[in-house]
Amino acid sequence: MSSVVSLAEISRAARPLNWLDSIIKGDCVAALNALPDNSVDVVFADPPYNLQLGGMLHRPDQSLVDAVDDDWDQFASFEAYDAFTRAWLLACRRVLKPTGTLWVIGSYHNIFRVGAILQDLHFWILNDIIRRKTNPMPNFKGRRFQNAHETLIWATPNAKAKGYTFNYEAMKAANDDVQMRSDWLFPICSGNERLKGDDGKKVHPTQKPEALLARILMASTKPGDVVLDPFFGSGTTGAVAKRLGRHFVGIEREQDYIDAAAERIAAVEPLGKATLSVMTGKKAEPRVAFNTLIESGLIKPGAVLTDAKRRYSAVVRADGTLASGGEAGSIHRLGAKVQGHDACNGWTFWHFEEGSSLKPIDELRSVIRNDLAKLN
Amino acid sequence: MSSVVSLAEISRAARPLNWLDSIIKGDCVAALNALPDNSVDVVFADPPYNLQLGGMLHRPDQSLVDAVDDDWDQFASFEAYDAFTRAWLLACRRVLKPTGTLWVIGSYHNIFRVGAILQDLHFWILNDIIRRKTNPMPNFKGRRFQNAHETLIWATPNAKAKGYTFNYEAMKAANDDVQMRSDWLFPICSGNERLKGDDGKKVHPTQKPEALLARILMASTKPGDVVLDPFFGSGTTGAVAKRLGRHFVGIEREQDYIDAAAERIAAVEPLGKATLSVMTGKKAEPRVAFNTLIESGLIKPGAVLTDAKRRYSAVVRADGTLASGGEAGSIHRLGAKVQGHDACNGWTFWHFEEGSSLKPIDELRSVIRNDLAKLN
DNA sequence: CTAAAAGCTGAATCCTAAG
DNA sequence: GCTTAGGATTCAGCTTTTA
Repeated sequence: MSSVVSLAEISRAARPLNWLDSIIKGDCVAALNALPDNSVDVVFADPPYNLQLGGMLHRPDQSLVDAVDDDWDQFASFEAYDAFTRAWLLACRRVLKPTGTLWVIGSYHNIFRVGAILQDLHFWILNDIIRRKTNPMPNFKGRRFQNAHETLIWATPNAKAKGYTFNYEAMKAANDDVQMRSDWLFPICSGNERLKGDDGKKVHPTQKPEALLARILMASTKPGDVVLDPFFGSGTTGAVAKRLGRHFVGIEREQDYIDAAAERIAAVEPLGKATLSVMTGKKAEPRVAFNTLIESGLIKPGAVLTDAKRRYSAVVRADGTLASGGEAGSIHRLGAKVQGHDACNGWTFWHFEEGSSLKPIDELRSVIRNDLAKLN
Repeated sequence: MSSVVSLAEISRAARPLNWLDSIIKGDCVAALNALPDNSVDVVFADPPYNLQLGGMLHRPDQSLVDAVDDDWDQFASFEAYDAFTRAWLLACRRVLKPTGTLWVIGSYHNIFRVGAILQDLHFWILNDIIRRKTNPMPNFKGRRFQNAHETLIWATPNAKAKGYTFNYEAMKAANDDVQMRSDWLFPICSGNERLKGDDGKKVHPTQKPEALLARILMASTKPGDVVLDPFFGSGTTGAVAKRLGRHFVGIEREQDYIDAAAERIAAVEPLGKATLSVMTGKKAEPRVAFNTLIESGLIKPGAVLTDAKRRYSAVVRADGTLASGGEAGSIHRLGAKVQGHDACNGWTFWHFEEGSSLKPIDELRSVIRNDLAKLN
């Protein structure tokens, strides 16, 4: 898995070719044009934001902010940025299946232009999603509100496209049995997750957190689907797709990013089939979940939970449900089921191992709640 | 306070006219064109969202959702909506002071178009703000994420406008002493706050919560400022402006909305002056020169100052400069120089000995400022 | 050794009055 | 218009150093 393919190779080869699970080196639009029609289930795009930064910015302690001033984020004008945006969006639509959807992420610098062009091209917006950051960079000069979020747009290729994938039940179960909202909260990508070179410096200036991609793919794809990222960067989309049993295609111009992404993806261990099964609706086993803990890394998919006396055990799945003895469901339903009860508070029933002792998962929820409380 | 003025009256009258704290009946652009240049401190605009709703929507219990399908929300095309948007934005810019700012609120149906046009017209975006709703309407069909937010854009009339009002200190203090973020959480407008007619039905379909307007006005205006709302509706902007000691101007076409707004605003009791005073930071303090400390005898020529960790030291000279190792300059320049920085706040960097402890010379400046305050 | 303190950093359109 | 200089300004999370 995860080979690197040159644009020339794709163009030469008879289609279909082995471009799945590979990184295509080259210009985004040219590479897209080399791919077959209707071949991709979801596009996730993290295009340049066109930040238009002025001079240097210092923190109050006089240290210099390491700004995003790379060449790839420079555009001569809004017109140039708009033309670029139209080109890659049109190229993406051709390779998208009629039932596919497209995600774009951006900030106020570019997202309004992207959104308006999406509408002009007759894409159909399903949602705008707010990626709230728990730990954004402050506004050092006190002249604006702290810019604490980014915006995602989720759209179908046209207004009449109805067959797109949205794992509504799984999202709802993963959100304590209420439907998933349009405002999502994640930490920025830092710590061990952040790729660093031999010099200790970040490999890519804008690496996205895996938790964000995990929610996007769990919401809008099924296992085996093909996910295309036309601005692959350090390969977060590929890493999460592989882990979640989805195919990926990445397009990237810079060899340094390609090298880092290929190595990163090669190290990813895919999750097992049982962990990946996605809830399909009311016909599926009644389930609930708790995936903020999963997305935050407090509990990992595949982890085993037990009750306080270790009479029962269950495995955590990636969509935020539990599985045990052929049964699956939310923490509440499965807790009830294994005990033969009608109801159960999964938060206090299920425990995790810490050292040699067992603790209720409710303690982990408190951790999250404390974080949330700080934001309100 | 709060009279209703016809467009004809304004046009006939010699300016300046008593259009403050009144509702102007008429078309938004025509009414704006009747107002003088550079006369408004803040515009708050809640334009039609151009919702493009298809058929009727029913809840799972088959009850009908009361959608926004009013005539004023219907546009023939994106082009028509864009032309309308350009027209009112340009008209607003003319009446805005150079130091003024503009707020617009919208949803994914229209905000991307509004934002892109703002940029095309060379407005300069300061922030996009997310209004998170604690109690948004669910997605009844389970085909999308619950649309739980709206987006505001805050902008200056052009990129070079620097003198706008942002009550940073007040916002920070109101937010548990950490700077205010771009994601705001409010309940939707309901209960007693929601205006209802004699028939018990809501007066306006998109009435905004007063808490939202209060935060906007507390952040970006001073008492006595003029706030213009070109889509006045049920008059939330006017009610909050009056309560907070700001002037308002509302523009509205529909007589029913005007009547409801006028009655509502008349019932508002303004807060007292003491309640309205805005918290300010050091930026607003009178300037005190370092020389003043020497002249007043608080610091004597020849005294030795150090940084908080005694890593650097300097001698006070009679002319109000510091000297250290052959270098000399203002407290700021020399502080920067000894640290190898471009800039430095000498008031907080340099310390003097008091007993056995070190104190920043900023404390001596406070002494002077307190004396000055007694003279006023 | 642990605990506390200090240091570092993140998609940033980040000052303003006086001369 | 310009330049110059006074001096105001940061949150959370992780890592490294010091006590």
